[in-house]
Amino acid sequence: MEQRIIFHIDANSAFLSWEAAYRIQHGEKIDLREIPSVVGGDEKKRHGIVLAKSIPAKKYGIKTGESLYSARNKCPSLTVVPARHGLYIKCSNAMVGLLKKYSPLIQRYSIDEVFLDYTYGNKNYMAAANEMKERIKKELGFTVNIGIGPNKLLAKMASDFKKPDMIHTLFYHEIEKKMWPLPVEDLFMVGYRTKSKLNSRGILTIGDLARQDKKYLCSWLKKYGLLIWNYANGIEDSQVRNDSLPLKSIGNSTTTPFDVETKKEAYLVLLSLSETVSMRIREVEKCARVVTISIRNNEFYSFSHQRKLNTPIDSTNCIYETSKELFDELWKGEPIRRFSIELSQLCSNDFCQLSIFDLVYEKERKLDRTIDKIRNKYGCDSVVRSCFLYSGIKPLTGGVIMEEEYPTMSSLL
DNA sequence: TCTGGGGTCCTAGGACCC
DNA sequence: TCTGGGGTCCTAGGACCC
Repeated sequence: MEQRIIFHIDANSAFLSWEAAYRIQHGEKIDLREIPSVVGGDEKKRHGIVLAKSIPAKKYGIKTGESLYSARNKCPSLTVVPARHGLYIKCSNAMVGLLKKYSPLIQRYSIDEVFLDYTYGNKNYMAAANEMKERIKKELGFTVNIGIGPNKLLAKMASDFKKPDMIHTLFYHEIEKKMWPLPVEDLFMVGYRTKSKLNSRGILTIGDLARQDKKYLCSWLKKYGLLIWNYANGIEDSQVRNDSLPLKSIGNSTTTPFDVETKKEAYLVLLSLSETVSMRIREVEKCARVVTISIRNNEFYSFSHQRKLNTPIDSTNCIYETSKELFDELWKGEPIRRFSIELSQLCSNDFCQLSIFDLVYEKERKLDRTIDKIRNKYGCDSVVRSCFLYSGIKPLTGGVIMEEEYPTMSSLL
C-alpha cells in the first residue's frame, strides 16, 4: 500500500487566539497573545477554570483546566477574559471552510483540530501546508500548527511539536529521533494516571514504552496496553472520515452556583437539565434506552446511577421523572455541587415502529415539539417553567449556544 | 469565589441462562 | 447444596480526549 499523507491542523491556543483576533479587529490595542492571559469561566458561577492560555501565560506554568485562583497565584498580573463560544464556533467553521478547498477528505476532530488526507493532493505537501498556514493567518487572523505524517496519530503528534505557527513532519523514519525522546505523557492517550503507572515501572519516555515487550504491556494494561504500545511505535491506521460517526450519547451537566442541599432544589436542577438534554435528543431525532444521572458532592466525589428502560424515550417529562427516581436512590443527603443527565443507547425515534403510540405519549410528544419550535424561533427564554422563577436556577442548563452575531468580524465571514 | 462541560471507550462484578 | 464454565446483559466507575 502506498504511503498516505495526513495533515493535522491545530489552531494555536484556539479560544485565546480567536478572542485576540476578534479584539484586534475591533480596535483593541493589546494583543492577548503577547501578554500573560487566559480565557476563563465565570468564578462567581463556580466555573472558574482556564479554558485557553497565551504562550506568555504558559511560561508561568499555567495549565489548561486549572483554577483561575491557582493561575493568578502563578501570575498575579494575569489578564482573564470571558469565553464567547458563539464566536469560537464561527472561527472554527471559517477554518474548516478554508481547508475544505485543499482536500475532500477532511475530518473535524474538535472545535480547533482538523485532520485532512492529502495523499491525493495536487501540490507538494510541504508547499500545500505552508499555503494553508499562511492563508489562515492572513485571512482569518490566527496561527495554526500543522503536523504531517503517514497516519493520523503521527500527524497529531507532529502538530504538537514546537509552537506556534509551525509545520512539522513525523514519518516512520523520524519516530526514533523526534518522538521517542519525549516524556511518555506527551503520547496521545497517555494521561495523568497512566503516566504515574508507567513511571512507577521505570517507563519515562515514549521510547521506553515503545521498547517494552508487547505481551507484558497487554497482560498488565489489557487492551489499553496494546493501544499505547502501538502508538509509541507509530502504529495506527484509522481513516480520515468526513462523515461523523453516529452519536452514542447525549448529556448535559452543570456545576451549580451554590451547593444544593434540598431535594426541591435538586429536582429543579434536574428539570433544567432534562429540558436541555431532551431538546437535544429530539433535535437529532433519536430516543434513548438508558438514562444516567450523576452527582458530584462538595468533597468532589462523583456517583452515578443509570437505568435501562423498557421503552426508549425522548420526552422531557419521562426523562425528568426517571432522573428524579434515580436521584432519590442515589442521594445520601450531602451537599451537591454538580449534576449531570446523560442519555445513551440511542435509537431511531420512529414512533410507529416503537409501538408506544398511546394517547398520553402522543399528547406529550406534541407539546414537547411545540415548545421546541417556539424556543428555536424566539429563543430559549420564550417558554420557561414558572417553578424556576426566583429559584436561582436557570430554566435550561447547558447545550444550546445562542447564536450571537459578530457582524463586523468581516474577515471571518 | 480553588477545581467546566461535552464526549468515547474499557473493565469488572453480579445476575441470569444453558 | 460437595461443585463447572461459557455467554450475554446490566450497572458503576474510571480512563482518556478536546
